[in-house]
Amino acid sequence: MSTTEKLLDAAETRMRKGGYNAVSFRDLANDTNIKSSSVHYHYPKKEDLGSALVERYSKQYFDTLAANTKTATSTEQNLRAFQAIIRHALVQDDAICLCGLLGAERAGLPSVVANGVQHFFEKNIKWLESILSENMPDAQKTASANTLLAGHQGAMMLARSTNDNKVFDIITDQLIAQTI
Amino acid sequence: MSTTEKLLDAAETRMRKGGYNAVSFRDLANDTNIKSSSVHYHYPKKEDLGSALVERYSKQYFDTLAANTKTATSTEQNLRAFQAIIRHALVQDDAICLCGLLGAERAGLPSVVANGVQHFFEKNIKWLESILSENMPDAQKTASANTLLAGHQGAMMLARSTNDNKVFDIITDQLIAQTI
DNA sequence: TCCTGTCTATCTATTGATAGAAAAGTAAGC
DNA sequence: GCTTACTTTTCTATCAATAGATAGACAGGA
Repeated sequence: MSTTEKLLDAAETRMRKGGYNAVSFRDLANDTNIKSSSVHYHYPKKEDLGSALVERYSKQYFDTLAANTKTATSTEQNLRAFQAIIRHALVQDDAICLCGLLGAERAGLPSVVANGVQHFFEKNIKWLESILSENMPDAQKTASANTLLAGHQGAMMLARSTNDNKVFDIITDQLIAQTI
Repeated sequence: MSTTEKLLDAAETRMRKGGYNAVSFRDLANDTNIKSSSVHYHYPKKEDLGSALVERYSKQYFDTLAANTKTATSTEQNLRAFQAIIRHALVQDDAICLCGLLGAERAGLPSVVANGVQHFFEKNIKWLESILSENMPDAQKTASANTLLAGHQGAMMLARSTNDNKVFDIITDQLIAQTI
């Protein structure tokens, strides 16, 4: 694995736990067994690192979404794939969505990072609108897409806050049932 | 206004923008025109400050909720008050919920602060369950309460992330319509 | 006289960041 | 195969700024 990938892995793990300011160059250097000055070689400024991380996260997320909905033929199948991907990120990594956390911290982020987060959410909305029933009026599509996205992100936050992943399933099952 | 109140005000403003690590003793000292050592006099450790802030925030939140639902006679009236309080926090303060942000950062917080956040959300769930229709089965109450809370918190995050408060109204209107 | 609150002064640790040397790898020419 | 030249990567060493935190002096009111 390349050094940049190792750095992004370490940064993602740390950032998804404590946020943007919980990641330092020295932490990443220790995690990857190099010196902090070498981290700066790959990512001169912290916002370069943050921006690259959001880009990679977003790409992986939508690649997985595309792969896991390749054979989906209904809104419900698409939504179940959406739910499962987010659930996996919560349970497997024991952390919330990178962009969910950075979105909450938005006002304290470098603008290049904040823009990446905004783009991630806009793509999410577009995808959700695209898989909702064609019978649904556009305004209703927008509302449902936003509700599903906010609900899934909020569900992750709530599950971690109360230390109970069951609430994620309860919430997202209900959201999907209310949509289809 | 007392110094501790001024300090908590300054801390709340900063923390609700950038998170726990975006607040420093020197920032608060400058905001309140005292020295950082004097801040330590009132809150010896940062976790004391964080904990006191979450306590005050939670108290104000539930006090307002109680006051604004005093004459409410239906689930819808209660939910509209709930929605309005959160909306006010988003629009007026141009920031998301303190506990929503700290909940996202939970893994990086001192445990005393994380516990305060958890308690805040548990109280929210209990209140929401208490105002839902008595005809509703308990399991359904729990699901709806969690969905409403996660949805409102996620809606704040999404509104700030996309720089568009309209999505808050769209999401929360839909959530309430789906519940009553 | 005591208590509350603020001050000056200072400490250690950590932060993001940089300059420049050294090493490791790559490719071309002989 | 060996040497030279160049590029990429990592290193040592260091910087100024900021972090949370503490000791002890000083001021003012009860």
